[in-house]
Amino acid sequence: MRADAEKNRSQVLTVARDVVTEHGTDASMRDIARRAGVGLATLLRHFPTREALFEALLCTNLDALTQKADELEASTSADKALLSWFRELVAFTQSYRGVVAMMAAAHTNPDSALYASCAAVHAAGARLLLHAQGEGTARADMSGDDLFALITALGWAVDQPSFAPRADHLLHIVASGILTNPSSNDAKKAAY
Amino acid sequence: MRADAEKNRSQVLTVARDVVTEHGTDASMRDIARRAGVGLATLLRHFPTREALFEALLCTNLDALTQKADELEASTSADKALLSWFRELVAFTQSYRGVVAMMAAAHTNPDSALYASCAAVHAAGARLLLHAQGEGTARADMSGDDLFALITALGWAVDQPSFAPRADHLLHIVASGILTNPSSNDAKKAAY
DNA sequence: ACCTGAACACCGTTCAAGT
DNA sequence: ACCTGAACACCGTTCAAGT
Repeated sequence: MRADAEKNRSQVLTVARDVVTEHGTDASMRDIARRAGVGLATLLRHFPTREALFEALLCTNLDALTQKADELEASTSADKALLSWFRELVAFTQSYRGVVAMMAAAHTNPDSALYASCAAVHAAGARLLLHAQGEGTARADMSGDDLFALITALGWAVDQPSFAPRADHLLHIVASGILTNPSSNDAKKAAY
Repeated sequence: MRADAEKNRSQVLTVARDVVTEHGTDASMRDIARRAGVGLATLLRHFPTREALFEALLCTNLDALTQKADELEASTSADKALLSWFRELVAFTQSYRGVVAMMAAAHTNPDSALYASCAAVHAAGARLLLHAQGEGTARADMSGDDLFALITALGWAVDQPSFAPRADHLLHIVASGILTNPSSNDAKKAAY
C-alpha cells in the first residue's frame, strides 16, 4: 500500500469515528469523505460498502468480545459468565447508534463485510450457552441463534433513547428467562 | 373534503399498502405517489410525514389491539391474557417490515403522528401487566415501559428474516422472564 | 380548495480523466 | 497505483403557478 493511500485510509477512519458517533450507522459517506478532506470515490475504494467501513471501525472491539467470552468461561461459573458476557455485548452495541441493526442484517448474508465478525460473536455466545446448559443453569430448549436473537433484540431496545435508562433492568428480565439458576434470579425472587 | 381530494387520499392509501408490503417502512414516498398516479406534493399534503401515512395505514389494527387487551383481560386469567396479547402484538409488528422501529421512535416524541396510537398500545399493555402483577403472576419489579420495551424488542427481532422462524420460541423465553406463574413456564420446566 | 411540476439540497454509485 | 470531479439516478422538501 502506497504511503498516501495509507494516510488517506487512516484519516478516513479517524474522521469516521467522530461522524458515526454523532449520526450513527446511517451517517453520510459523503460527509465523512468531505470532513476527511478526501474525494468520495477515494473513501469508497478503501471501503467499498458501508459495512466494510464499520468492519474496520469495530473489528478490534469485536475481537475483544470473543476473547472476553473465553476469559469469562475460564474464570467463573457458566451462568455468571453468560450473564457477564451478555452485559458486555449489550454495552458494546451502544458504541454507535444503529450498530445492532447492522450486525443483525450482516448476520444473515455471508457477503457482508461484517459477516465473519458476527459469526465469531455468535459462536462465542453459543459456546457460553452450551456450557451453561451443560451445568443445567441455562434452559435447555435454546439455541445459539436464540441467544443471538435475544442479545441483539435487547441491544436494539437499548439503542432507543427512551429505553436506554432501563438497560440493566431489561437485561435482568431477559436473563431470568434464559437462566434457571436461582442465584441469578434474585430480582424475580425479591418480588415475593 | 372535496370529492377529488377524497379519491386521491384513498387511492394513495390503497397503493401504499402494496408498496409498503413490498419495501417496508422506508418505501419511497415518491414511488407511492407515482404508482398512485398522483403528484408527490399531493401525497405530502394528505400525509405531511411518513408517520402520518403509517398512522392511517395502521390505525384500525392498532385500535383492534387495544380493544383486544380489554377482551382478554375480561375473559381469562391475567397471566394468560398478558401472554396472548404479547403474542398478538408481536404478530402485528410483522404486518410491515420496520414498523416496530417506527413505533419505538414515535413512542418518544409527542409530535409524531403515531404518538397517540403508541401511547394507547402502551397503556393497554401496562394495564394487563398491572393486573397480572396484582395476581402475583407477573414479576413486580417491572413497569409498563419495560413491557413495551420487551415487546418492541421482540418485534424487532422477529422483523429480522433470520430470526423470524424462531418467533414463537423467543416469545416464550422472554415471557418466562416476565411471568412467574409456573403454568406459563412449561417450556422451561420441560427442560428438566 | 385542491393539484402539479419544477427547483432544491441531499444521497450512494460509477467512471473517464488526471498524476 | 492511487486520487478526483462530474454525471447519474435516486430521495424528501418547498413553493409558485395552475384549475
